[in-house]
Amino acid sequence: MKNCSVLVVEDEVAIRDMLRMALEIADLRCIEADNILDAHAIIVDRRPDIVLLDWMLPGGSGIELLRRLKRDKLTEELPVIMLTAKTSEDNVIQGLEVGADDYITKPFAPRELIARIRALLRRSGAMPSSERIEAGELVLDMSSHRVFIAGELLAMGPTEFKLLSFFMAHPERAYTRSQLLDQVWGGNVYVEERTVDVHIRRLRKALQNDMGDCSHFIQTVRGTGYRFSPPGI
Amino acid sequence: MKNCSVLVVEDEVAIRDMLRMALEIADLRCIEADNILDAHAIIVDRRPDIVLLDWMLPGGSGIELLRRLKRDKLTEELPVIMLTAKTSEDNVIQGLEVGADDYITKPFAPRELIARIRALLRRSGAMPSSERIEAGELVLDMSSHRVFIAGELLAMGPTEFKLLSFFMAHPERAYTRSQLLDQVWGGNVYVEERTVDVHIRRLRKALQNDMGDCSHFIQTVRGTGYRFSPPGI
DNA sequence: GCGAGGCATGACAATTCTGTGACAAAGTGA
DNA sequence: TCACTTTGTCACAGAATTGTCATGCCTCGC
Repeated sequence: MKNCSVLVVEDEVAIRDMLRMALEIADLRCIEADNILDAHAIIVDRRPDIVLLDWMLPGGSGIELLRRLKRDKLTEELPVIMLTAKTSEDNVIQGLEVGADDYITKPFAPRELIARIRALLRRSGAMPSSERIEAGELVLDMSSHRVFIAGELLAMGPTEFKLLSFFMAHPERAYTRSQLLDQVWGGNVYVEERTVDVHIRRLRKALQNDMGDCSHFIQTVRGTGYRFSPPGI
Repeated sequence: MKNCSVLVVEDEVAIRDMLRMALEIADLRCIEADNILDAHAIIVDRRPDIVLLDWMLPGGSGIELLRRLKRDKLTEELPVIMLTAKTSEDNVIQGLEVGADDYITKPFAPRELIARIRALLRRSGAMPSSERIEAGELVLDMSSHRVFIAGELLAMGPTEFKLLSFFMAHPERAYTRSQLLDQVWGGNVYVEERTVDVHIRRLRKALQNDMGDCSHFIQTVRGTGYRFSPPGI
């Protein structure tokens, strides 16, 4: 896993020891605090990737810290897992409402905790870059249905977009015209195989602009069909 | 709460009934499926905001569905909560590893479930964390139900407002007419897809006044639908 | 070097898709 | 009830896309 840091806010030494060990095994960096003031300073200062927060702490509860983080608009980015002995349904709901992303009750299973940390890191880290395929200067964004070369938007028709999506999802592999018709046009249409050539031509033309030329990514395989082969592999 | 849709994948009718009621109270739209094939089709087609997934289902386990979603790169955006009677630590870990964001064991407390759904929607970005969304000169205020360009109030109908809210909460992403009908009109209405075009037209017209013109924020994605894309990204 | 087949290219008409104004039905509030 | 707003549908025009074809270039085998 990436170099992720976990802030553990917990005053019981035994639990901190246990967590430190579990996090080390999971290849996560552990930062520790035993009160909410230190915790707040660390969050502002060192920006951990995730926080494990006990409810009952000396000098102020974890819920207070959550409220303060929420007020400072820090929770939107920062995932928080409550890890506490307060097990009542009302407690759980309160914790989640105030801004926690998950709520685990003590005693807890270390491996499950790690799995939940990973799930949350995945969710919070995976958000910005979602369905993007990149090939050199060429970037295709499925969700927004757009293609860029070096950040500049390209214009192309729906069929060209579908064709390029298919190619970029299956690079370095030659496809016959018939296979492309199946995959891109859908199996139940009757069109000439030569039609593929024309759309390849249009796609190649679309892959050129002032910022660069990616038209050579699409290579002709004589006697067979075409292949998408970006440089640098 | 915003107009969020929850896909419930569960074969026990009693639990589905209970969930339907709980979701209705929480102001969440409920879509139901009792097998993984239907569930997959619904996810691809109607793009629910979150999925509640049982483990044991007729015709294939929930874990299989998760694996398939992961392979299709759909889980990165789609939050999934496992909701199952399989309570062992290994099950929990397996579920989370395969891509679930949370794991709740039956029997469960409905209010806690709702709180966890809300926490996850908040994290995944489906729910705007603030009551106020801004995009360039354009400002939408959820609580007062008003829209401004450069401080000047815009006039628009309820449907246009809902459409704009949805777009502003999900910028930079192309939606089909069918998805917009699901998300903005609500799943259970029958209206022509072209109706969306007309409301897009009305919304675009409403987004112009003396102070500025934001109508170009709404872009046509030919062959697909529309996308909200404010400048400056 | 020379055909023959395979591919690239530009043009074009048919088709499909979207923008737009109009209109009647349904809903709202006084 | 009446004026007014909102909503869904339709028809038409304009624009973009698509499939096909004719032509010319390129490559390969001989």
